[in-house]
Amino acid sequence: MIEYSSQPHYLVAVDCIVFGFDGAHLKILLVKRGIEPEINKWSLMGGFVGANESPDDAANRVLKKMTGLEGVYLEQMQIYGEPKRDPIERTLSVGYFALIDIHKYEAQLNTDYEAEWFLIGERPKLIFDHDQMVADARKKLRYKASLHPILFEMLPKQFTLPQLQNLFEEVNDTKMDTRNFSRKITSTGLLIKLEEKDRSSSKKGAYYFKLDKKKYKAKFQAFLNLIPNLKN
Amino acid sequence: MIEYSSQPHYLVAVDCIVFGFDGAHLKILLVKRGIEPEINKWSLMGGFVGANESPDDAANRVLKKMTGLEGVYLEQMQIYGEPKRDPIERTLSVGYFALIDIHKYEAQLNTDYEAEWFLIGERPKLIFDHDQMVADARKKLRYKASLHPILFEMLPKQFTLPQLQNLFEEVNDTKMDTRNFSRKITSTGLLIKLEEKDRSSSKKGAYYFKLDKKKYKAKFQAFLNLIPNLKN
DNA sequence: AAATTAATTGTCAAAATGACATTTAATTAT
DNA sequence: ATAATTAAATGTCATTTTGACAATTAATTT
Repeated sequence: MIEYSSQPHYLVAVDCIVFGFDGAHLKILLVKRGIEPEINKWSLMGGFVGANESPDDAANRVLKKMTGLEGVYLEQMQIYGEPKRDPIERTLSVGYFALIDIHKYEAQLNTDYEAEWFLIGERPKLIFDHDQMVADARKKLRYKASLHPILFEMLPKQFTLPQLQNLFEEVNDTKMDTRNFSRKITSTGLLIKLEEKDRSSSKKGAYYFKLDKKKYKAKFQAFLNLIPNLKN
Repeated sequence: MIEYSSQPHYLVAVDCIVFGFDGAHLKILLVKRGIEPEINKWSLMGGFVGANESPDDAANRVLKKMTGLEGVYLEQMQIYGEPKRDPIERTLSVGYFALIDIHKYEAQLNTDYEAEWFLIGERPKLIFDHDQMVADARKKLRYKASLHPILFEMLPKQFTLPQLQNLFEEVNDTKMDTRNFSRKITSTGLLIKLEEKDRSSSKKGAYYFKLDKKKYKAKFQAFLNLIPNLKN
């Protein structure tokens, strides 16, 4: 008969893949690891699950501690539990991906941790199985973003259509037709056009939009067809 | 400074929500729990993650042990980690849902465990947070099945269109138009029509179909639009 | 031979999609 | 002042997909 007492116990951790968008490119936030082993190597933001918190609590705590941000969009991805994944001692890690507005982060930067944004394609090699986690997170981000409007979580309050399209293109590693993208995204009813223009990126300037938060909440679970089915 | 040695250690378990389909209704496979606490209450199939196995390994082992089946469709759902979810000792559980062909199971039934199929709507109350897990699994099953052809995993080698439609309707808790369903499912190219008919459920008889496994693999990741967008 | 039962199949109008290029609004250069 | 430049914004059309809708077929039972 199986009993609790005879069963092995393990460390349980969380690791967060933090995505951001600078208006042109998708970025990922990494930290220099503060403990042995692999101290001072680049790693995901992570920490152990404490005695009185759930893994979700732990992920939120870690994010708050390292970025200063609360209420961040956070989604549980999967558990990483290969017996040998941590060389010191068996540790299972719950992977999360987080989407944050890069500007909010800069405003609240916590300098106790050596954190740095990297272009997604130019990130350093990470410790343990963190590279696999990043690959999985990108896949899951792409999957989810093709059905639900989560990418707005990475945008500032005001954004332009070209920025939004850039974001979609970065996440999906593809190019889209401007006219079709504009039509589709407009037809969701999620956008409110503002009077002001962003003149920083062109002579003509691009109109700012903001998110209609009521419709965002209402339509979040409905499957939106945001990515075109490319032929060829 | 955080160190491994000072961190708490926990039990880690897996729990499997096993779905099946009897040709008319969606069912769930439950077992009578063999250990304290809550011994002899109905529960999900589960077990602790052993020292030399990953959670995925553990889930497969548990399923093999309790149903005799290998190679079952198994998908990691999420981790359940509220500090107090197990009253004896802190235990985190990785939830999986499994889709099995109910006929294969009956052929290999392992009678060492008191396992029983329940209609999804007539299942007994379960221990701990297992009712929540079932609710989450149903939601995830519905989500995934609306995009990918996973429901075929619950069907025998030969099945009829009316059976297939029943399955979709059960999972999505809805009714569909026969003509539109037939058109959509046929247009995926996943079905091969057989010559034989199933005469058990009607006078006319319904043609058997089988799954085109090559196309199933090839199209699995492509988003199929299998559930209609109901108006009203 | 008629009634019954469930399976199978077709049409049509509306909506969504994908492919495609020109015009517009502003600044910068001549 | 005018022309050149740059990126933003916008429209059309043919094709495909969708959703709503009911009659016919193949067999058994009465």
